Amino acid sequence: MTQRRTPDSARRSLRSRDAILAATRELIAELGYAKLTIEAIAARAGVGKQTIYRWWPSKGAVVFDSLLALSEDEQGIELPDTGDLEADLKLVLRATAEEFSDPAFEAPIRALNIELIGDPELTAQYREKMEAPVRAAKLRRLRSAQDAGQLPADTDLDLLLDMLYSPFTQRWLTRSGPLTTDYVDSLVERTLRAFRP
Amino acid sequence: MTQRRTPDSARRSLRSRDAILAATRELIAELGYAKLTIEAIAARAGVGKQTIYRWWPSKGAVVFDSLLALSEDEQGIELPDTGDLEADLKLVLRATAEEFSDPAFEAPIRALNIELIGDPELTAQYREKMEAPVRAAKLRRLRSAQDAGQLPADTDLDLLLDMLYSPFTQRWLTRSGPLTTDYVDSLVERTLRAFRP
DNA sequence: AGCAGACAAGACGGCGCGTCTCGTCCGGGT
DNA sequence: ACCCGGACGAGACGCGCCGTCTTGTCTGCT
Repeated sequence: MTQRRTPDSARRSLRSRDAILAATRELIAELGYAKLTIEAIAARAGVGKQTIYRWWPSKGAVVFDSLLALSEDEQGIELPDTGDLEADLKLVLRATAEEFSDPAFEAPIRALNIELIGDPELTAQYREKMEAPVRAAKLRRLRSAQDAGQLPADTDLDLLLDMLYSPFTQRWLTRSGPLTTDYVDSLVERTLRAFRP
Repeated sequence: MTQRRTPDSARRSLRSRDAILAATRELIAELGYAKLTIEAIAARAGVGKQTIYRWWPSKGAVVFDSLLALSEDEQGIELPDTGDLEADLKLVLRATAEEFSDPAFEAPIRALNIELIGDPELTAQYREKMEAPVRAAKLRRLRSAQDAGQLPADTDLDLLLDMLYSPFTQRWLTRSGPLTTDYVDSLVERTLRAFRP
């Protein structure tokens, strides 16, 4: 019963890996997620299909890694901390809104979300590798606000982040309206008011 | 240039239509959305594939109609109005949480959401035919609260609904945690606090 | 130097796609 | 009552992609 799985990662070709992830990103941007195929990725990357199937269990995993590779250099994220929580959060959400309105980001992020809705295992990886560092930075900023007395010490920070970011994300995903400055400002104001001491 | 499109809907077979929508619902529940195929729907419904392609432009449209057919009998929705907005909203969200934890609802609703993320046109139909009546009922309840002085007259009710339901929906879609009674209660309390006069 | 195995290329059978071609049946118009 | 157009069930068809397998080459540990 010698499993021929778990290939020897020490001999993995980094050149192929990078070419595959880059080709995946290009093709998502060009064709959209629905028309993305493994064969097209292999052809674009100049790689045998087997090399993809050897290292990734599903198309979703390739898409995930291709986006993960982009965010890997963003280490040590930190939110602004001027002492004014409301102003800082507005700044962050405005910047995020700008990012989300970039058409080049739209297709990949939608692709990722489609994949995550249908795949709990991939969601767990997403949470650990992509969301966790950002969430930790947000929590640090909120704890700093607690120390400054701008938020009660017993505030449920997870709920606060849910209430702050879910309407934002949901609005973008479902295209229920534009992420205007007014919208994110109102969101920040109302959310903080819900938790203000 | 005689377009052979727009078939004569007067001669459409209702028996076939109903069989197709029922088969679609069954197969989503059995196989999940990812493994749903038009051929399987046609076979299960005892119908030619052409009959599906004649009346629906995409698989997403079939899925959409199959779920729409379920909600069509729910006419004249009304939220409870005991005079206590907070209690009424908790009641509604607890009930909705219960619905969403029914495994039989999970697969179809995820299928619908995946379809909506990738298809703006379908999203518009969703908003008009499925979301609008429910949203109108929620707005009626909130206006009643305004009349009772429980909410300021100038409250942005759309934002309030966003802040109330987005964290709920997002938590379920991304499986970031269970929709417990405590969670929805906190959500209602905090949201109302953000808008309380 | 030798060898295991990762590699590029592509052949292969299978499946679902969307279109089409049958022959049947049904329903509205005359 | 009778047509006749068109919707119907059934399924054949070519196509594209799937995921696996084969071949011969190259590469990096031991």
